[in-house]
Amino acid sequence: MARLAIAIDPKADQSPSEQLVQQVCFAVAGGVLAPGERLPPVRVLAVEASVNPNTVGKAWRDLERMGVLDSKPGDGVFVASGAAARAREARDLWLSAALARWIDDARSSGLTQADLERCFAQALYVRRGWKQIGESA
Amino acid sequence: MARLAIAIDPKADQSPSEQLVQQVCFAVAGGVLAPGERLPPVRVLAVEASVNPNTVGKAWRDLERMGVLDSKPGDGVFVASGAAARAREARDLWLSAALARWIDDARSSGLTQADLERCFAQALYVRRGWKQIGESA
Amino acid sequence: MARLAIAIDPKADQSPSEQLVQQVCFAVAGGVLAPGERLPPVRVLAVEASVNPNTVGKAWRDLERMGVLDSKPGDGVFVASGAAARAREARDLWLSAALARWIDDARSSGLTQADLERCFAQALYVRRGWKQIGESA
Amino acid sequence: MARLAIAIDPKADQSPSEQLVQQVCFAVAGGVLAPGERLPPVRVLAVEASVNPNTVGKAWRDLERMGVLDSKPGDGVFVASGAAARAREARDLWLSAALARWIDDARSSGLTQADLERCFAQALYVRRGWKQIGESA
DNA sequence: GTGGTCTAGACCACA
DNA sequence: GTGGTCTAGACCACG
Repeated sequence: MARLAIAIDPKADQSPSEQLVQQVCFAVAGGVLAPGERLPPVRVLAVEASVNPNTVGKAWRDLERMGVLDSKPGDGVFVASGAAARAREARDLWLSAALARWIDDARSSGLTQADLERCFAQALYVRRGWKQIGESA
Repeated sequence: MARLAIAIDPKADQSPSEQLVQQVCFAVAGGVLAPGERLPPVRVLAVEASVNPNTVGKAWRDLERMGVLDSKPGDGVFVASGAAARAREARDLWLSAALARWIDDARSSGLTQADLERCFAQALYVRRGWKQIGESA
Repeated sequence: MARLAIAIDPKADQSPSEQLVQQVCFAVAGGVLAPGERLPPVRVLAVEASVNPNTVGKAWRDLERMGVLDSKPGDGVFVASGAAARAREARDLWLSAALARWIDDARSSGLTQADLERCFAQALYVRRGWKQIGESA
Repeated sequence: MARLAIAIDPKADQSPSEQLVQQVCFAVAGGVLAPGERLPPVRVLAVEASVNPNTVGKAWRDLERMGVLDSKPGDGVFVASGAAARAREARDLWLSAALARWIDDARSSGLTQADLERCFAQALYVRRGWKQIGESA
């Protein structure tokens, strides 16, 4: 539906293929990609994301194992039926794990809960105005 | 002063040496490690963290470049003078970047600000009771 | 373009990796290595220089931090754009520092300016005939 | 005679003990230290140079092997008779080797003879006014 | 095939 | 004993 926007940072901690997996997963969880929808051809996505087609292929394979994508050889790759629920689950798991790690890291440096709340509020404030995306999970 | 506790997860996204850098940096930022303080010998820390001495050495080199550590060959490695401010700066940068990424990821999945606040509040609640650590930065 | 010739002396004062850094830096500064150009694979250069691949990798990392090289994992390592100016700067710094040290050493031994000039002229004379290299920086 | 001034850079390419050897050698070659003259006690020199006494001891040992110093156990360390000539020889060898290396490095970067002469002249100019040391070799 | 990182073990020079 | 560097060999993930 809405355009799938992929952005890969080749020198992030996460490997490119993992970034792809996560981004597609989040898109499906958020309804940006609906079940049954066809994904762009591997080669197209590869140039868009400045990534090797093999890397896209690997991500597709991983997502198929997760039950988020459904590859129909000779036809294309589609969002699997029932993918939304699975993707939401994976996304929520990922988000809480990441947040937990973040909090633990901050804690290890002696920051108080108030420090963290201030930090969070500021980060939200800086990114305010994006509410219009809608679709709560 | 306070005991330096290093824990390395060899299969995390961050590489072991990066984890070391971050943990020492956070410890210095939080005052757990004070400027002038001597760190445990490389080989000792290596066995404690179950990593190779070379890996510790690499982290130390990076931290020395950041101005957080000061290595005196044949003597030991020490927290650099003025390290606290630099470490706090690096830590705050790291924390806001990580949080920004987290928020952007959540946003890309269509979560609302309210969703995020709920998620954050719950994560804090689950980890409540740790504020006795004190020492705000 | 011109062939990159690396020669490492394992028992010089400079460590092998530092020699690598300097030689590549000088080659880029002199235009022997042009921005965008691909360097030989690490393992190839390692055997050419009779050095361990890790040692080459270390030098490459340092040069990347200097903005002279640009490493693209899985692809290769390239001379960074804008590397020429940075390399020239580093080279000139290195050359004047080395010459300053040399002069100060000679001075500490009571040599006169005339002595130094004689010494310099003779050294140039012994190495005369190499100006056909051309290409002033 | 003139005060022996020792300055050690712990992170130079040359190791501290080699720097000591060279500086004493140059001092003897320049007549700052005359044959028969007694050197300061090891511990004194060690604190002056911010170096471990062992390091000074090693340098003394090397200089004794070179015939520049003469250690009289229980009495002290003295400049050996005939040391001046030997020291001058070593110094001249060292100076020409260092200059040769410098020229070759510059050459590898495509600098012309004129470039080098300009660089040398400038370096001398910056350090002008030190001629009063006298004592040509 | 390519670079990146880690493990393992050795050697050096300083403290 | 202490850090620094190198050699050697393995594994990973991308191209």
